[in-house]
Amino acid sequence: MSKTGVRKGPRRADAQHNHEVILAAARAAVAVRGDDIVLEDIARSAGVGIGTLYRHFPTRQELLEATFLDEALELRQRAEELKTAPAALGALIDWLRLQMDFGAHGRSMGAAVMNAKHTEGTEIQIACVSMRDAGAVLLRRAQDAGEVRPDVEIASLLRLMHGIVMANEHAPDQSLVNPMFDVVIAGIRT
Amino acid sequence: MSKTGVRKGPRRADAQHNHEVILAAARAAVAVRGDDIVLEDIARSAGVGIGTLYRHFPTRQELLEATFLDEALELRQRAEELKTAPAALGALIDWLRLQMDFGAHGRSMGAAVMNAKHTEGTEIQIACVSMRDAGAVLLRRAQDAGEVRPDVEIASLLRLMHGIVMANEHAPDQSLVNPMFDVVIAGIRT
DNA sequence: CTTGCAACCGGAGGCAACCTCCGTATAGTA
DNA sequence: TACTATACGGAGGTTGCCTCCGGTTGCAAG
Repeated sequence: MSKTGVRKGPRRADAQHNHEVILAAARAAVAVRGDDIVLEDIARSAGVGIGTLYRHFPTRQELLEATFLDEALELRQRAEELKTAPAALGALIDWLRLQMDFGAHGRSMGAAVMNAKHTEGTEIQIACVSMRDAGAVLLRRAQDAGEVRPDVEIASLLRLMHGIVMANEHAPDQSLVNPMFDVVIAGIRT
Repeated sequence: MSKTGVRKGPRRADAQHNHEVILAAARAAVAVRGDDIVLEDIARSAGVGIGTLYRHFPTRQELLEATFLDEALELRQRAEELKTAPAALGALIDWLRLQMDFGAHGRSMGAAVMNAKHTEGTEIQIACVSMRDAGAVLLRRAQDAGEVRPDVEIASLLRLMHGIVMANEHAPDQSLVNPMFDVVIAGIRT
């Protein structure tokens, strides 16, 4: 029931160290190649064996999620900061754009993470939920200010950002990203 | 310069037959499993060797595109029909929804196809362009009727449909599809 | 410092899917 | 019928995912 597969408690020093090194290597790789990273490459560039990588991150999915965790936390943080921005709608728009930028930078990393049916209580699941909740506050504020239609939901909005990133991910030109974003923004305005 | 890899001209009868059988098997598989079909399964279910499959469709991509070709043609056809529908905006909306339905049914088949940088003159490329052009007429008509903002482009719209499908593809629930679509429609209205 | 063992390491190897190569078979023609 | 361009098909090379288990080592107790 609580076998999460990866321990977070006190570990042997070498294990702790390897965990960090692997994660760093994974982040670097994801930043370049997106979610089609090659796990053996990461192990090699981290200077550990493939077996070690798999002990720390039993699944490709878990490794990707771990690299995404920081981003989720930062997006939550940004939302907190934007809560007090003068323009309610402007704050929401800025934050939604951040969603895309993060997603675009890490390629479809979000894809692997956001669509996964995370088991309740997972670290990544908690992070995603709290990020989304923070965004919901921004949305609500813009709605209360009468700038955004009241029937729009945060989940739809996030998934739309996600969709824009995905749809443009392998496209030769990125020139449609802004027009697509603009359509969505126009669509939530009152 | 004209080596397209797959001949379409006169072929031996057995080759012609195999081509059709493979394509039929591929279509059936794609309808079920989306774009993560297993080529050897398709060869087997078509009753041919894997080598034969690869001779007819040298690349996974080409096989997927071939299965998508029909849909592209049909979507073009539908656009032609809708040109004379009484409600200009309604016609556009109906057609955009068809885009999603086709994409959703064939899973992200569209993904593999629409984002690929097709070399000029490919059969699939021609089909995509003419489908898009037919949609552009619907869009223009709605714009001329003053129902859709004049600065919206058909390419953005298609890619948004594509993004909605992709973003929901592996999601456990499909309940966000309609809200997302509605936001986009609201976003193109005047 | 030494010892003992639980925790950890690492890579050989199994598996699955993609794709290629080439010896064999055959449709179509003279 | 005989000949050959065309086509067939599967063995096998390659890559990437993941597992298994013999060897190694941090570290705590004596």
